[in-house]
Amino acid sequence: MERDYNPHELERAVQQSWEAEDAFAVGEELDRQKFYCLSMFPYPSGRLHMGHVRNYTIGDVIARYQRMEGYNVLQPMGWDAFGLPAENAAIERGTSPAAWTRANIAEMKTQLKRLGFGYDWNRELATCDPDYYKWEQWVFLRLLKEGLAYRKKAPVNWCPNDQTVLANEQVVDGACWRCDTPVERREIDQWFLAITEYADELLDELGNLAGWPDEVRAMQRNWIGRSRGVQVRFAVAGAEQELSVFTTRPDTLMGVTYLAVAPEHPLAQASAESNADVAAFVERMSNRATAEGELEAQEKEGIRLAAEAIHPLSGERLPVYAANFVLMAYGEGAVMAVPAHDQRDFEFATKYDLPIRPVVVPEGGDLDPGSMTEAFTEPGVLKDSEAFSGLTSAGAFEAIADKLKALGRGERRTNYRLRDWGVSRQRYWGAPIPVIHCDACGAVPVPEADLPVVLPEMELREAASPLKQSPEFYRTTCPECGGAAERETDTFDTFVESSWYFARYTSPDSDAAMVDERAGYWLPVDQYVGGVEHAVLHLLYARFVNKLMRDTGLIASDEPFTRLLTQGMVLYGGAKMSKSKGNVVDPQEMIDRFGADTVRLFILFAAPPEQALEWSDEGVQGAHRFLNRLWRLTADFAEAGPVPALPAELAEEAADLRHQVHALIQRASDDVRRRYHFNTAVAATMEITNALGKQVGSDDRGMRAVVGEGLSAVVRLLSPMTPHLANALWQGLGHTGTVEHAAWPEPDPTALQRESVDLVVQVNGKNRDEIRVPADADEAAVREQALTSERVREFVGDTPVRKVVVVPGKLVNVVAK
RNA sequence: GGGACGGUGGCGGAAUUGGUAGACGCGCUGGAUUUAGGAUCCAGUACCUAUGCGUGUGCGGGUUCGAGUCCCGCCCGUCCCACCA
Repeated sequence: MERDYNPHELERAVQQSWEAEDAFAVGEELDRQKFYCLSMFPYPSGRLHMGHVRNYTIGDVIARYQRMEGYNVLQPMGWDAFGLPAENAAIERGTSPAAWTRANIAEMKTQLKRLGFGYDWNRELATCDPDYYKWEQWVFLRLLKEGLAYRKKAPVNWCPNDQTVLANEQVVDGACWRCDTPVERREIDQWFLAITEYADELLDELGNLAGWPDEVRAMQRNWIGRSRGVQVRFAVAGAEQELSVFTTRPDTLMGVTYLAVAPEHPLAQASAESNADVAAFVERMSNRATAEGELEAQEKEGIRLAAEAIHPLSGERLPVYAANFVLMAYGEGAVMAVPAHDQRDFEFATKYDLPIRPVVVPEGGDLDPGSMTEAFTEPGVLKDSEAFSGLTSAGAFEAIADKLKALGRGERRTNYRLRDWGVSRQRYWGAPIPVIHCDACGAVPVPEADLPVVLPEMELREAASPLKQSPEFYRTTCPECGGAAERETDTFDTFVESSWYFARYTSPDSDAAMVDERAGYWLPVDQYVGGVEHAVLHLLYARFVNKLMRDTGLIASDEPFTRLLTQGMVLYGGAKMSKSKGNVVDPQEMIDRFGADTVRLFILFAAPPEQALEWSDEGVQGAHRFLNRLWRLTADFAEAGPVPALPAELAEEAADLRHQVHALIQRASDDVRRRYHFNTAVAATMEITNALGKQVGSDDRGMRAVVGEGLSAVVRLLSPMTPHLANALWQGLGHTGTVEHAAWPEPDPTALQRESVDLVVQVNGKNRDEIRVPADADEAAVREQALTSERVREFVGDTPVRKVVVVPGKLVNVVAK
């Protein structure tokens, strides 16, 4: 082999051989265990950034490792190709989103190949391809039929900058998740997917996702926000309409002293028509800030409405307020206010001088409304609550719920924070929603035979969708009555495409169905890798669509991703890399300087995958130095001749080295296999290399055999991380076949055995000496030897020894005090 | 306000089940080699009032023969959610 490590030439050659052999193409082999390793596919924004490189390096290491363990490994790659940045770029450059996207895909694909990722490119897909989104349109038609997709006029989050609607999940702190523009509320006809139908399953199954980070499960649980309570209907004096509220605390019902509705609530709106003060309040509240922090700081504010509600049990007349702290979007948009037991109600009551009536008190205690400074929100025991007095909160919950039901004034109900998923986007660069609007027949599904509804390729001049000005696209005839009709010009939210791509990779060329029987072999994904920023968007939608596909009979698995690894951010100079901060490190520049292996190795070594990674120019140098050293060492070793076989007996020095090497192999394997702690696995390979380096010049046959064996192990341990270098060194060491087909190294149990071990000896918990004892020495012998140690006798002195603790293989603690 | 995760040398980080704190790397110091620089190699590198029964994992307590790790009470940081009834 060559004496000098020349990464660029080497990497090019190895990549060419992979390409020539189609080395990462896989098919279904029913007699082999499969492993499906998937990294979140990129949006083709132009060039790879360091976050991509980290994501895909982690995924590639896992895929290559599993392959060495003998699994039939699928690792595909594709493009999340629809989306707004393409439109913005197209407007700026006077081109079409399609052309811009295709150019970016070509560029980024070259970069991915340059990094040496082992993808099965035969399965590549782009979501903007009609062969892909055809099936999304198809499944949408199925959902329409089942009532799981529906259209309704709804108040929506509207981003004035992007000129489109946003799903709830896409509003961050009251602003657009993409461009940070504050969102406005609008009433628009929208298509929805009934994700709330699956809320319980999505929530309950989080408990089974043992391979997911707790963090992500907690976020999804939080987002779905299930709460059990009672819907209570209050009669309104002199009106037929009832006032419906949702409460999780029916036990506090007898403490209700007023009701409050959202400013957008019909009752408030109706009142505004006849009362100028209410109208002014409602108007002012419609512009209220929705950003976080402001909301918290916002003082409780309200206005009394003319209506009076009637307490369902006591018959008492209760004032009704429109109040800023009540949200129209949650529950019924109205609350029963119990100032004694809810902090918001308490603050409002204090401000407007409304009565505070404690009905749930601490066991054995009491509450004085006159001196309360905050609400008592704990469960307790009921008082002043007619027949319910004396019950516990839990008991009263049931008793009062039963009573309300008997009176026809309420039912138990489960409420969710999760809302149905609005998927209509008023933009061009997306998959057309396959619906035709007919004046006579209404919204009519496009017949299956007419799919796909192809998005025409167009140039863009302004933010508005050109589809709406394109009669060639929207003019059509009604599939039902044959009359003139218009196509839906809205497109799907791009999160729809990314909700099922993992399944399409299994059957990328299927033109008869969304997926075929091959999905049964590969799904679910065994390991998914991506950024934590998708914890509630993509990962929740994908779980939902997976269940839709299951219930359509397309796939069998309940969940799409068995294990999930969320990698940390890449920082530079202590901050997240971003163009605005000017602290971006371009991966391409790093590859050009050091080669792909060095970049991959540094990323893996600098931090465990789920933690933030601080980019360090010196650290990259260090990684490069290590690869250089390993290369030279292997070249020196190989130059001296072939590797001799291990003799039956090794001299002590060689045996010690072999022991050390095998112990490190064991550690590195455990780090990769069980813990995905690639940073410590790399550290172990460095330790092995350092140890071998001292003996590389030895001409002792036994020592040479140990060094040769050790180098072969290091090369295989490193091969998922630095595959090009490993490929060359493997050949340099004289192995036949490529390292990609080699087996993962296993420690030799006989090498791990020792005749004697060194134990630390402590006196009163402080290290005082070290003794060497036979590995099979019993406790009494170890104890004896420790007590006769001179250092121990010195520290113990005349103090009687109270106890001797022996931890086999580790230490002895002599307790004398 | 609720939740999750974290706080260890000059820096990134290691310590997996309560058992030698600081692996590995960076940086730094000294030396070798070199015309020089760089590269490479060797040695050292937690701290200190250092001839030590010394101190040390954010702070204060506790359990234990033994605590970075477990328990109680605080402080600080990052992320997520948030007038959710």
